[in-house]
Amino acid sequence: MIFRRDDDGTVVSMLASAVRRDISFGALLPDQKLKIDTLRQRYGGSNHSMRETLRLLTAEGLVEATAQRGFRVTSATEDDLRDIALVRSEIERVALSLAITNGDVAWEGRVIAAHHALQKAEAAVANAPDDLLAMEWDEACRAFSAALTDACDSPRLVDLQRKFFDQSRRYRLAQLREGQLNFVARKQRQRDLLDAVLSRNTEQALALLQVEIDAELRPNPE
Amino acid sequence: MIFRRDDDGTVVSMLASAVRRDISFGALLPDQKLKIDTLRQRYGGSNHSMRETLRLLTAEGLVEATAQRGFRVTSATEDDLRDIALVRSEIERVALSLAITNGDVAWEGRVIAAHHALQKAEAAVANAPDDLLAMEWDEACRAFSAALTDACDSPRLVDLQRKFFDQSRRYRLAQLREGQLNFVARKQRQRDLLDAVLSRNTEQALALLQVEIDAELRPNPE
DNA sequence: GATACCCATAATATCCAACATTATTGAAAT
DNA sequence: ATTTCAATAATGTTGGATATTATGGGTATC
Repeated sequence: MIFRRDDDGTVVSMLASAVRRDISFGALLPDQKLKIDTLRQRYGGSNHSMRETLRLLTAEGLVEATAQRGFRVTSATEDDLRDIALVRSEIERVALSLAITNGDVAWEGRVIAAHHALQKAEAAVANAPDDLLAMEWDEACRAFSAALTDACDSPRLVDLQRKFFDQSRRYRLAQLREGQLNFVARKQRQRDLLDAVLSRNTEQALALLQVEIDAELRPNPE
Repeated sequence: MIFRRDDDGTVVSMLASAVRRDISFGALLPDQKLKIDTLRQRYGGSNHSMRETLRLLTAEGLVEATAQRGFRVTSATEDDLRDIALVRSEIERVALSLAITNGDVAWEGRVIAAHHALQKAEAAVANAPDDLLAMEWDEACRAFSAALTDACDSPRLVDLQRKFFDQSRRYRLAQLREGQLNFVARKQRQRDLLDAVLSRNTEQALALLQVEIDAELRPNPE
């Protein structure tokens, strides 16, 4: 399994991973009603565990809760997409800027490693986009983005980066499925971004990051 | 009650409000263990309701959860304070910048009204700082800050603004209790900020906002 | 034919009680 | 003093039960 990130062994964590994955991959559609009993038949767990899970995902922004009316998958309109792109862009800009200031050599190493893994994953998924490769590719994207920002020395910024990346997953994977990704252009952009970061050119790095997020999340890219 | 913000009538919402208030006002101290049964005796509710409440507050950053080891009040070190101030500053800068671009006359009215209410509350709490006035003052601070940013047209930025303001509550109220607030300087800063916003001077407004948050959250202000 | 009202049904929110699993504590043995 | 191990406490999880609230459909009224 790829989505093992916060499986700390508890039932709620595992349920959350499963539901999160199914929302990201579109098995659970936007605005779909999430009835507790129905979900229990699918994923297991008690009614309370499932409630707790949905509340957790609500906090992450993947699920919406209305009092007395239960839970539903967060809708995914173009406005939502724009909003997520905006917040992600601002969060990652701040974090990357700080990381370039604070990051040491070990950080550079992590960035290079993540970039390398991402390149491999991109090449693989460009060839044969099956579900397993898509998951690994997505995880490589997340890892690269996280590596860029994790030297910012702000636990709350790191947390926000993760949270909003999770929210953007659905859109990115949908683009992959629909073949809307230009892998050649992506490779160049990632290379440029890496170079700017390693040469500690903050201004250029921020500009490239902005371009990257725009391209990744705008409806009509490249 | 002041903290009625998200009392939608459900038990969990009311529990959350109560615990949130007690954390903000220091009745529950940083790093204090939050045992489910103990909390139930104090606030009522079933074990599940209390668990759900704590999970909710965990998402808000006021409570920390560790698997198999329960919940505790989020610690409040100087590093945390700096981190919260950093994130709040960045979030509100972006939101205010957008609000100044997008805001209409009705927004200006809301900002003026919130500023007016804040002035009253500041004067009252400067005279006689009892707990009730402190709550009203704190709420006026929140309302002013929220009014400044609520025309940014980004639901997620608004949400983040609220969330990080909540996290900064404890520090602000502690400063009030310890008499570390310079109300004369605050009044001037708020006035300047209001003027910059109303005259749509984005650059100056952002600078003043930065000063305001720094002064409010730095350990040794003015 | 459309609207308002009411009831049966379904779903949610909550609670109580119990059990399994995991931490913590404190005493005994080395 | 340190380690080991059992007793205790706390957490995580489950099942079932109940009150409250939404939902859908039918009937009466205009």
